[in-house]
Amino acid sequence: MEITVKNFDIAQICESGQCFRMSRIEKTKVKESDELTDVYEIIAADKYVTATQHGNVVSFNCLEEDYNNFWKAYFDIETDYGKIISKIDKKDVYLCNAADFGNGIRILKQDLWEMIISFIISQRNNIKRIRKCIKLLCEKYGEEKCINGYKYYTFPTPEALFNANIEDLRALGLGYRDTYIKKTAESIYKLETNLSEIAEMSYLEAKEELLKLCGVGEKVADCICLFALHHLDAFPKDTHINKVLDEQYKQGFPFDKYKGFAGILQQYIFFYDLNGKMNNK
DNA sequence: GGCCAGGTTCTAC
DNA sequence: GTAGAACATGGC
Repeated sequence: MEITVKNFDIAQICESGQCFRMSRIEKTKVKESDELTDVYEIIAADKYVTATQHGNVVSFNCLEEDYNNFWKAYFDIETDYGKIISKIDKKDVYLCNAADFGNGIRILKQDLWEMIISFIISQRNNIKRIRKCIKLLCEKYGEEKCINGYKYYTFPTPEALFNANIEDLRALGLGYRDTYIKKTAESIYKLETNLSEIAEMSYLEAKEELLKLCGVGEKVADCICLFALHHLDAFPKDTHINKVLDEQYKQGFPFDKYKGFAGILQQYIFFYDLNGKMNNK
């Protein structure tokens, strides 16, 4: 399944820190080209696909039906990110540079439950280890599957993590977050927190509800709202963002100018601060 | 080998 | 409501 799309860069999305089960797995030779092309795998909840990209052409190794029913929305293909970038105040040089640097990033529509657990793990942690923890969690408590010759593990269900014993969780290297995970899995498995209701709520209602979960504070709740529920007003403030707000926006970030899409700008800033080479300060 | 990582909880005012 | 300590672990 092949699509043509602007403002889409699979490598940038992979390195953007919003998804932890997307990775470059191999290089392959495409028929009409001599050069080697990176192949990415994307695992989302219980789904799996591989993809390659040449310029604006992205090839998903799946049926058109799977693309239309799932991956199209997952990658937010129908949103015009170029239009959003064009709304940035041209006088804000830092933000323009950040958006230009990450102009292929998409805000993914990921699974709510998976984002809750993933961002609980993310706190006081580095991205490499976050990925590793989630991988181990899936291998131990998820279901093994195989598609097109690729083996993968689904994300564990709330039930599976509720039933996990704490020593086994600790053995995965989750650190002190293991008890947060177990408590949160319990609350969701027992429907004390109802995810399908949260999915229907407004940003602020959803955030308030997510904050009741153990291990979910302001920042993690905002990440969940942004990366699972696609509430684009969510603006997670982590160490990188706070540093940039301190250095570049001493009078405060102009949220009023960017109502309805500040979360996308947050992601450009985050990615720029994380991976940009020109941030010589 | 010490510092840091996409923070949150717990406790004490 | 807010300040400060405690929290597990590995990557660099």
